[in-house]
Amino acid sequence: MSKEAPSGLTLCNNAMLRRATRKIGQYYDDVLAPSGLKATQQGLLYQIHVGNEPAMGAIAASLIMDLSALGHTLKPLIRDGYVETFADPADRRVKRVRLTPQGLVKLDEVMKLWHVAQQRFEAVVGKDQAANLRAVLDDISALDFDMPPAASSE
Amino acid sequence: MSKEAPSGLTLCNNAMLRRATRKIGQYYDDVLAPSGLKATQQGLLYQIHVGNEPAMGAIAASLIMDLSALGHTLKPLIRDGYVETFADPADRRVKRVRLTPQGLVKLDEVMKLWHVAQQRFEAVVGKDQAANLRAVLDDISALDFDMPPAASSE
DNA sequence: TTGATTTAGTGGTATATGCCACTTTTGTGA
DNA sequence: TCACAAAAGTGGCATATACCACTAAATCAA
Repeated sequence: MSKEAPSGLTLCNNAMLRRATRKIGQYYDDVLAPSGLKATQQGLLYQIHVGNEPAMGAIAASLIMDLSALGHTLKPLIRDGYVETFADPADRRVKRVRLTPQGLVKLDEVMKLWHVAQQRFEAVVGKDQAANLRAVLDDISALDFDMPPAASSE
Repeated sequence: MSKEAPSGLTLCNNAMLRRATRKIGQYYDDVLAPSGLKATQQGLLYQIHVGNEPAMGAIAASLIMDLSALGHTLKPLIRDGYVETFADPADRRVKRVRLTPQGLVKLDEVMKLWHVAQQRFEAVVGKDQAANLRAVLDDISALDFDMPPAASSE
């Protein structure tokens, strides 16, 4: 090797993933900024919208997100009147989520900005490259890293 | 090409990136758990270690992380005695960072676990696929999404 | 030398996310 | 039916991460 990696950083799958996520997240956030929403919030609103009054657990599962994390993330959106929740009549443990009319309007607004961000991203990265990236990410998101606890003695 | 949204979610580069990061982050965190460190902290310790008493700004830049975010992230590591900072004698604005002896020991410990996580990841994903993923992530991390304020129509 | 500007960090505030303990509902088996 | 286990969320706490306003130090300009 003629060059030494400035840091072994590029060797860690997790670190690279995080770094790229920060980078892209900042970019999408930037573009969505005029809406007052973060990219995470836009994604969440969208997810709720396409779901059929999804239960919290269902949303968390599809986003591979901790249920409690979802609850926390939802709070600002509820506070701002974009989202509301209600107990499933058939099972009171289940809490379902839906957009408010105001939330629908906001989603519409932010999706326009999202399209801009998305298009510009694909213009820079290349449509194929982007599609390929998403496919790979989807793959690894679906993987099972089930493992015997490292040094557990049982 | 305007049809039904597949999973919807799988179309957004940012959302997919985040989702995969949550997934992989949880996996690496799991494996590193016995050390008491999160994967982000392991990465940060490593970064500090391989750098030559790097300045905060240098670390932030190489991790594509906000400087203030780095400062916040560093606090638990300083509190726990793994890392210490000192002003650059040549430029007092600059704060440099280094591992303490205790931090070195801890890094050694956590890196062993990291190797386990990394190897298992590559075993599941495939070495080539993993390397390719990292390369793509490195690429997009280096991109310039310079955006002309939404002026030109599209 | 002095005042304006730039550079490097800090602190506050807010969202993003995870884990754990705990509560409420359901579902189950004796 | 009743005690117990399982399922779905909530709240608290901790870290991750960003932006903004502000401070301190170094630079530049006149």
